[in-house]
Amino acid sequence: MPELPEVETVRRGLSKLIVGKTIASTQHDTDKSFPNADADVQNFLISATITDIHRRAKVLLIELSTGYSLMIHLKMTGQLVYVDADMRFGAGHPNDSLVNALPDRSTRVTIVFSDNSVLYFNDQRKFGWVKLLPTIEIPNIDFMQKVGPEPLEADFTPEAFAKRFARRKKTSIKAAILDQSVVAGVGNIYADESLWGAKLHPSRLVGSISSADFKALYTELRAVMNLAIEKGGSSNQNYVNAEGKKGSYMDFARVFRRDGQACSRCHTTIEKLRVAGRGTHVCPVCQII
DNA sequence: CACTTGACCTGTCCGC
DNA sequence: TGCGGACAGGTCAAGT
Repeated sequence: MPELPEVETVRRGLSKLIVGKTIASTQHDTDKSFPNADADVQNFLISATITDIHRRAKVLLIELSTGYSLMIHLKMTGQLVYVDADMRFGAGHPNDSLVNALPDRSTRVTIVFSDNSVLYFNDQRKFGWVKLLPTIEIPNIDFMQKVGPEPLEADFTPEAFAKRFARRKKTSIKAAILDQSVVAGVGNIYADESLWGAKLHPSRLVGSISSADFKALYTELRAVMNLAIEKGGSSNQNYVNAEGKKGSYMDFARVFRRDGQACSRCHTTIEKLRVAGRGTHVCPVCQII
């Protein structure tokens, strides 16, 4: 599921809900969901207090008072849902079927706080994971060394953006913008949305793109991601925020999952194709190869 | 190196 | 109604 705007939405939600709480106990289903959950859990997770929550690319970092952090990747279908003690043991929320149903068969990791509230990590497809790592080592791990710049950072310029693509001249712009080492946090939805905004065909070769077009793509990518954060992300199926609620960006999407509908710019029917191995939505007239 | 493809999983939807 | 296949927000490890 989650791309940068969804993970950022979860981060903001969790910051309000769990910072300051103390972990009382945890459970997990398989080591795949919570690898290296060995003695470190007893020593650095149980009784730890949550001090802060960060995001880098599509990864969440829950910082603990013990000098360790929980590093979490939601991949395609991961969710982090907080349930307070009243919801668990009281009447529940009448209009909230997801939260009332937790834990369910997709629950992989359960973190119980000392006030009896809970954070559930659910993941239907089991691609996601939670890892417990020393906070100081996180900047040195492979992923953090390779991942590209945050596209919404204030000091990220269109020129810096264009330069990131220098290594990927012979591939499609869609493959390149999905590459996390080029730019952080872009996934299938916001790739298609920003390429439509910039009037670039997803199959267009990187080497053929002008600096003016890179600037347009930069502007569109930032606009689309900022709008998506404002709308709480995109929920096609699985994605929910930290309170189990869906995001509404899909109401504003211009091409993603709008194949068969009219392009809002030129009224041509939007098509779906396969680019870089991913389902790809495109206006065949506006977006020039 | 850069690039492409298949694998990892479960669930749902679509056509026969 | 059942069944097979394609597909789903993302990375990885292989292969060329």
